[in-house]
Amino acid sequence: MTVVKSPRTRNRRGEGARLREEIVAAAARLIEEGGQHAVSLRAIARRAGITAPSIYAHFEDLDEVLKAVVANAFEALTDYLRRGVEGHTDPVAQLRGTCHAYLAFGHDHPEQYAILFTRNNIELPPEVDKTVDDMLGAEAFSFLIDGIRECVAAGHSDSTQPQEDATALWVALHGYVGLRTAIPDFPWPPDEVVLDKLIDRIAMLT
Amino acid sequence: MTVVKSPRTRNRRGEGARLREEIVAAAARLIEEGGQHAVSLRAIARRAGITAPSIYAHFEDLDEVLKAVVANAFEALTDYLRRGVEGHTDPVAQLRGTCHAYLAFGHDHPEQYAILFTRNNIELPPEVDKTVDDMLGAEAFSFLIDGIRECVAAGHSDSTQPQEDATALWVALHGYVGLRTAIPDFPWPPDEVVLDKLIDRIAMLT
DNA sequence: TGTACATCAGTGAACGCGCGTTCACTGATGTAC
DNA sequence: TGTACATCAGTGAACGCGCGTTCACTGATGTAC
Repeated sequence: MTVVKSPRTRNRRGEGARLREEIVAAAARLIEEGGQHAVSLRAIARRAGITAPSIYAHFEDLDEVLKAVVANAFEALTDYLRRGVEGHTDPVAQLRGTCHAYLAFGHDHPEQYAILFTRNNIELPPEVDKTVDDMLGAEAFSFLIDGIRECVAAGHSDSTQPQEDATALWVALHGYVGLRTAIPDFPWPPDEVVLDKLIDRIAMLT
Repeated sequence: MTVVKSPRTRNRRGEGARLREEIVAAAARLIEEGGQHAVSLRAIARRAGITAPSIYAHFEDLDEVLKAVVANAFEALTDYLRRGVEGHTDPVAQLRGTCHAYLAFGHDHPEQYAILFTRNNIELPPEVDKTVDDMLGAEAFSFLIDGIRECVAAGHSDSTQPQEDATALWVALHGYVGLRTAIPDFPWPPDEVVLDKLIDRIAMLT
């Protein structure tokens, strides 16, 4: 096999930081295609069209690259959730929109979802792990808790413990994303059936 | 570092199959301790106190070992579920027992749980993957669907779609195991609060 | 009861591979004078 | 306007490591006669 090395046009001076983004994008693409086990410094380099040592100019090591990918995935999920609320004024529709958007992100980007919420998929230093997870948890979670609170305020939910119910709802959404991804051949009922059951009952919509 | 090789006492003739079990046990221990990424043929061999090529006498390759570990974990989960039902006569208590047992297994053996229900953690040939998952799904699932059906029959559940509701409940349980494992530092309410909310509402207990 | 021998359980050396990481380097780009 | 030079972005060779897998082998165990 002859590998044609299209010689990468080097970034101009002062624009070296552009390679940083290309590295993160390459890593994210590898993860989406083959899961986190398909990621290595050398694989990222190949994908980005550079040599492995070049990465060290922009990242301390592989973990730093993966942290950047996690941060990107975090923003992508938040965008999904934001768009899920957008356009709805009815609080019940907003809550449903949030939940459907959460699911849609998991469906569209299963591997990116996995690096966010699956333990040990990426090994970050403990304190970073916590911070990232806390951010993520807090962000995704605030959409749910606010959603339920507004339903209650509008008289459309009987929830008396919005925080606990939001936790339960998050748990259910996470489970749905995970199981549908892991066992696609299970005889799943249509999305609306399971998902709407979960939303209606856990958030106690009336 | 001086490694003292305690020379393994060889199995007697006709008992070579015992090593097979030791290999599976070693692999399971490695997974429990370090996740599936900690498993390699050589690591398993080290752990079992043998040399790597010895494994080939008992398994085709690494995947075959992992399939055996999956089968073991499947049996362990089923045992948990069976014990969760045992001793209860009230169908509601039986259903709760099943759900608590499911959670307990995930808590006691998070890595074994992960190889059962997390995609891509172990790469089995597609058809095997399906078979194992179907078995597992069917088995774990039958505990839930039977549990709900019996609650309905006893007049303790308003569920009109036991299969769909069992699916929703399984999803929620899976999510609970996964998120608690992945984000232990989240401000989790006590188990009873979230879990019982999920069971009561999804199974429509009265 | 003894002994030659086949079998069985497992060893140890070796291979090629991809990996992370280091190091000295190259050559285009921009800047000082 | 020209030129010498520092800097910057990235290369290419090399290292040691653990891996999966192969192969010829060893030596204890049981069996046939």
